[in-house]
Amino acid sequence: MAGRTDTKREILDVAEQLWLHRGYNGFSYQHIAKQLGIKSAAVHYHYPAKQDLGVALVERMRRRFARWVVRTAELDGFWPKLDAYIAIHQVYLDDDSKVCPTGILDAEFHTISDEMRRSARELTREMHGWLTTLFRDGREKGDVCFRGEPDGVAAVVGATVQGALQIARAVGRGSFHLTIDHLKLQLRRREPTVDA
Amino acid sequence: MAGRTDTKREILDVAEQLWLHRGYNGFSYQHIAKQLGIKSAAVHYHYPAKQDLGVALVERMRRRFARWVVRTAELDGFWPKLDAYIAIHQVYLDDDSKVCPTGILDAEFHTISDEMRRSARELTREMHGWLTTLFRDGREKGDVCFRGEPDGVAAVVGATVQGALQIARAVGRGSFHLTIDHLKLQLRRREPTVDA
DNA sequence: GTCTATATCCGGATAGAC
DNA sequence: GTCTATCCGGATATAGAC
Repeated sequence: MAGRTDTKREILDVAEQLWLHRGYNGFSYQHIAKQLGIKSAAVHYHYPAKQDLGVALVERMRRRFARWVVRTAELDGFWPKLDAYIAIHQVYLDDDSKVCPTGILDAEFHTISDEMRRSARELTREMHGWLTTLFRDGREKGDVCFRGEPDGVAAVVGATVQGALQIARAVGRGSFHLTIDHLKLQLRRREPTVDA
Repeated sequence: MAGRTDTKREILDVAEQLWLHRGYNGFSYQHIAKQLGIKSAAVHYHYPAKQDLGVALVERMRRRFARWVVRTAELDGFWPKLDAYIAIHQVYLDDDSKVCPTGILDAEFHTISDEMRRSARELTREMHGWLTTLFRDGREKGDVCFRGEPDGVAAVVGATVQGALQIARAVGRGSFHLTIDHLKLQLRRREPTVDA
């Protein structure tokens, strides 16, 4: 009805909203069904067990990130790329105060299936790998300044963005922007002048 | 039996372990009762509703942090204090890969009671306030070097530690240490020499 | 303060009709 | 592919005995 041609995909879309908003243990097939105007048994037809749905959610995130990486390759230089990475998260924040996939996966890590955990681990590694390359290239070109190794700063940035997104839920969105602004400030190329 | 003199406190202790390990929506009164060798009805006697228990958990964390602040005041200088802050989180990591209270509260924020949310907000502000003072004083004494405002760097550090703790669940403890090492590296006092 | 017993509800899941 | 009907188990919670 109403032109539904791909229920399976719509289920995934609704589930994703609920997932990033309330967590994996915070939504049920009933929630999904109600939003789509179908019965929960219909959801089970497409995803027999909830963990099937869970794995599908994470796997789709991985594919989406992989496509994003390809698109983002066309951006020129360190800062536009870092901004693009941050923008992904900014969208979550603005979309009803959601958190990023890894943020929710990590928090509920000990309650999800092995397969979801494996996917979560892969997604985390893929994101960290991208950031590492970003910092390695950025340093080579002199666009960014940092001490230590690229994978170390990449870990800092990844953790900061994930953490900032969550903390903004408790204390407000301003907190996210404050955090991101200062994160970028610490990474700015060092000017020849001495700072305070 | 076995010398239990304060069941209410023991309940809180067990609940805290479960909470930081599996999340608020990831444990039940049955789990608590089984671990203590009592029935879930007995747990309800001490904490009638689960949200009473939830609020008690967060409030105790706030009191604990307040006491920690007093104790830590005796530490001398910026770095020992920052290390003490990190050590709190290191303990969570080593204790069966738990996360910090705010990390789990933020992730499940949209599923908890108003009162838990209020407490969570207060705890977050208290921790951020402490970090802000730390950076303000540290800068004045020249122990630490950063651009921007103390509350901004405090936000970065708070978010980084929280995020790093979570990410370590997915990819291993080494990730936490890598992150912390590089976080501290970026904050080191700037030497007169030029760096790469 | 803890127990047994019970009530209620909900989430996950399946069978079989349409 | 979606429905109705149903089952099971678990989680929250209360009443009343001990």
